[in-house]
Amino acid sequence: MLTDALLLDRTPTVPGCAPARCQACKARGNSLCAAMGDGEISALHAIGRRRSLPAGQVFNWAGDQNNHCATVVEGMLKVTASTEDGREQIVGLLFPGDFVGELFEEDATLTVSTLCDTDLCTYPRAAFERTLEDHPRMERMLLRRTLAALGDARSRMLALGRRNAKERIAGFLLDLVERTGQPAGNGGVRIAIPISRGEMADYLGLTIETVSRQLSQLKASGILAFAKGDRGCTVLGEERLRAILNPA
Amino acid sequence: MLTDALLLDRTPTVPGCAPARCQACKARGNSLCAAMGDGEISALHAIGRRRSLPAGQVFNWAGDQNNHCATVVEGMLKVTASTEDGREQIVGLLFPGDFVGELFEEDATLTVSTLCDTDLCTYPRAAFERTLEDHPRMERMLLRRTLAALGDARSRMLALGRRNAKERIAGFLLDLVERTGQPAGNGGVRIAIPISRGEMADYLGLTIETVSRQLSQLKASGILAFAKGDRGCTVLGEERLRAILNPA
DNA sequence: GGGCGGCTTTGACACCAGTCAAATCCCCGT
DNA sequence: ACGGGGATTTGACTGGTGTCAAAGCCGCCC
Repeated sequence: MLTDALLLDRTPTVPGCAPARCQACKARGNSLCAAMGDGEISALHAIGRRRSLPAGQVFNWAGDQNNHCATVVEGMLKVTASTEDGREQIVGLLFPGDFVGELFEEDATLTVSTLCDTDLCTYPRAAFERTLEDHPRMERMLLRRTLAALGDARSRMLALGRRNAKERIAGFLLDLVERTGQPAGNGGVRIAIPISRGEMADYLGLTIETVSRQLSQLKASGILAFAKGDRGCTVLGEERLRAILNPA
Repeated sequence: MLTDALLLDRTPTVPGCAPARCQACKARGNSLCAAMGDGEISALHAIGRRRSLPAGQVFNWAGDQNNHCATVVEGMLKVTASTEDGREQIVGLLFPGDFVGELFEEDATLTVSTLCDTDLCTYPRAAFERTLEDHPRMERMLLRRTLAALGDARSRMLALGRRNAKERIAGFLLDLVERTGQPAGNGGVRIAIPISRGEMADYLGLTIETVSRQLSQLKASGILAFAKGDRGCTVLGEERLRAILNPA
């Protein structure tokens, strides 16, 4: 298992000097690697292997052996939980720098798949866990990320359990504004909606139709304007969205 | 902040020998302390302070300064997220051995309160975080717990987003069977429902009335039998509950 | 350019769970 | 035993969201 990783993509490393692949990595600044010195990072590099996946590909199926984890270098993934009869809930979205995988579990309980063409730096899980033991700073970084993910999951539990459809949509759009919003000319904010209606529905615990209807209503009330031809839109009423999310 | 803890409850400690309070602690076996040797544990003991809270008391309010964390020694707590207009969602339940608190956050975003009389071993958050840095084994233990909590949160997101009322109730009862179930004479399993109908509703993202109606239906169909006088009940149809949770 | 197919929108309707209200149960103190 | 009060149960009704169905839109390939 480890051999694969060692045989492939072995950049010669000089102690104290980051491997070239890592130096050039777009995700290094905000991934687990960020906290590691050049010397430390070569330990990760030694077990890591680059992998590119096209859009819509599964990285790991729920129920399969949980042999790999990864860092997102570029692109996006979704983490999905499912009922036995096939209903789906997206329980997490992953962006560049995020860690991918369920550590310390023999079998995966969640399905991870790409939302667009995605580059990963993958590690055999067992080797990654061993590396973690030798690098407390990395472990600390992972702890912080895991705590952040837990906080996120909890705020989403509030949304799924207690907010209605319009509030969930408003909250999602405001999250996008925070993550990717760019000022647009007319005082609005330009955002890219990176997922399909169906994925929004799976993320928000709604149906496609409800998502579509709510977005249409926001458009009709002048809060949103949709761009032609892409998945972008402009938020014209950020404050009104906040008022929807937090009704009096 | 730290002074308080040091002044109070200072059991003399011999290096390499667990403090008496910790030796006798009911939670030691399955708390963060479990992985620590007697020598290490005195570091936690030095900053820890026992605290007893009656049922229904708030340990920490969302929005308040986040100055303390703790380990549950005995009893139960709930972790609650709220919308601005007062809707509530229980995002976690805490049992003996569990860790309490949001690390690395200046202000609390969640309210933690007791479900029954509860004993805690509390630590000033800053001191706890410093101790964590010096004790990688403890940090590793906390990482594992946090990952487990995240997995739990994600399976609850699936329930809140995609399961109907009956399925959520069935899942909750099966969780109780797994946690506290004792074989009952007639082939059933005896469980204690440790929370009120209102708290079940807040946990499951339902209303009190819906919870009550669903339980009544389960009783009517012979799957559940309620005990008189306490919150206990007997699960007579565990398999039928599983069938409800996972419909074909 | 035409047509196919997937994604999205819109409409009509059903139903599950929420709301409001009242009755019942039960714990507890007097 | 009696009475008060909170928790729980039950009933009647409403409404939001899901379901089913059809139409529209758009990219893409032939």
